[in-house]
Amino acid sequence: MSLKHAILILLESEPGSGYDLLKRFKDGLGYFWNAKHQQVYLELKKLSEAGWLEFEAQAQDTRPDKKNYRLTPAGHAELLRWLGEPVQPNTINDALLVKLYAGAHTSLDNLREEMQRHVAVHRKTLNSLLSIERDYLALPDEQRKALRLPYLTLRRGILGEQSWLTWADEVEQELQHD
Amino acid sequence: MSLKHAILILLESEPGSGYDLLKRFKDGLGYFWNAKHQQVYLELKKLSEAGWLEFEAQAQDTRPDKKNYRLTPAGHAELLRWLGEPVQPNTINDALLVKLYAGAHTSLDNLREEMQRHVAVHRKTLNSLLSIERDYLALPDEQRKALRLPYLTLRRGILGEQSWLTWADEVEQELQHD
DNA sequence: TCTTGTTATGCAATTTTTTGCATACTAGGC
DNA sequence: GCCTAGTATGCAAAAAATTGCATAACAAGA
Repeated sequence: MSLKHAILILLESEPGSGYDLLKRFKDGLGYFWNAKHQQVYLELKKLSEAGWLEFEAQAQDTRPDKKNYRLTPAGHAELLRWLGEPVQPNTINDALLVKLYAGAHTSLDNLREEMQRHVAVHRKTLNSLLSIERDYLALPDEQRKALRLPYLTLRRGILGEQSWLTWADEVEQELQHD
Repeated sequence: MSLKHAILILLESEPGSGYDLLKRFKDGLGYFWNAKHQQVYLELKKLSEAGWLEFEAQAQDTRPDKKNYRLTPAGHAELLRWLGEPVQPNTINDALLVKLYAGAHTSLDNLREEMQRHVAVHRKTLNSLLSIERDYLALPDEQRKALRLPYLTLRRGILGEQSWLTWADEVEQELQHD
């Protein structure tokens, strides 16, 4: 799979521009999908050419034009088709672990600094996810119900980050001595 | 980063063939790096051409020839250079979460089946990691000490899988009703 | 005997992602 | 006045990863 269906789903739940999508990836969805702006814009173009998306250009006074994308019926059909297919489990390629694995060839200081950088990032992500969760939990019942599946993906992010930070504590302990 | 340095590190700790590397990725390291055989063989070729690896072909009677790779001094230097560089945090692209996020457009049965498939995979992975951990913990002190950094990466795998399964319970609960 | 799994490697084409470069205008802080 | 951050989009080239195809032989179980 690829960015394709992630985009279809985001635009299905709410139409928007490439820039909008990037913001959605950045604040809140980044724990399950990441993409650079170049890739998103290119993919939007391809999806339009394939007939799965359509857009209206919005002229703006002071800003560059904005292209507002939404699904076509064909795009919606493709989304449904994809949802019927099994998804293959995520593959993980984690460079930090590669570095730790080989850590015996470098200094403990180097490893500790590296870990600190990553801890800072993960803590920040966790805080932002927890703040989204608080907003969700404050919603009225009906809205909460409508969002319960996206909320489960948020839970994945939260549990994942907490688990990561627990692990980081173990690592810190171990890197104390020697 | 890429497969390059993962391969250098594995071969640094023990020389071997592409096939050997694939096995190492498969049983035990798969929780932090994944690669198909085509990619590994291609990368080995490139790394040899770059002068970071060298190999001896081992003729075998009944089997195809085996190429045994090991680091050259240049490869070792490159590894050290890379270890000094900061690693950027992992980006996650998780198709299962995309599907769940869009789950309102499909049936609960479909989602439950999908989850069950993934749960089975994660349970199996966890069991295999726990079994590696048992072996590690049974080692004499000295060997345990020598492997303490690789062991930390194993811990990441274990904590990560456990956290994943905890999340799966939450999801199962939620997918019970409606 | 037939099928499945394991050992062992590789090329070619395509898809996916990253990196580098490029434009252009606004608002706010120092 | 200058620097930074934000809004908004894109092309081109390179790197990384996947998919499809290909070979070749043995061992084990149904």
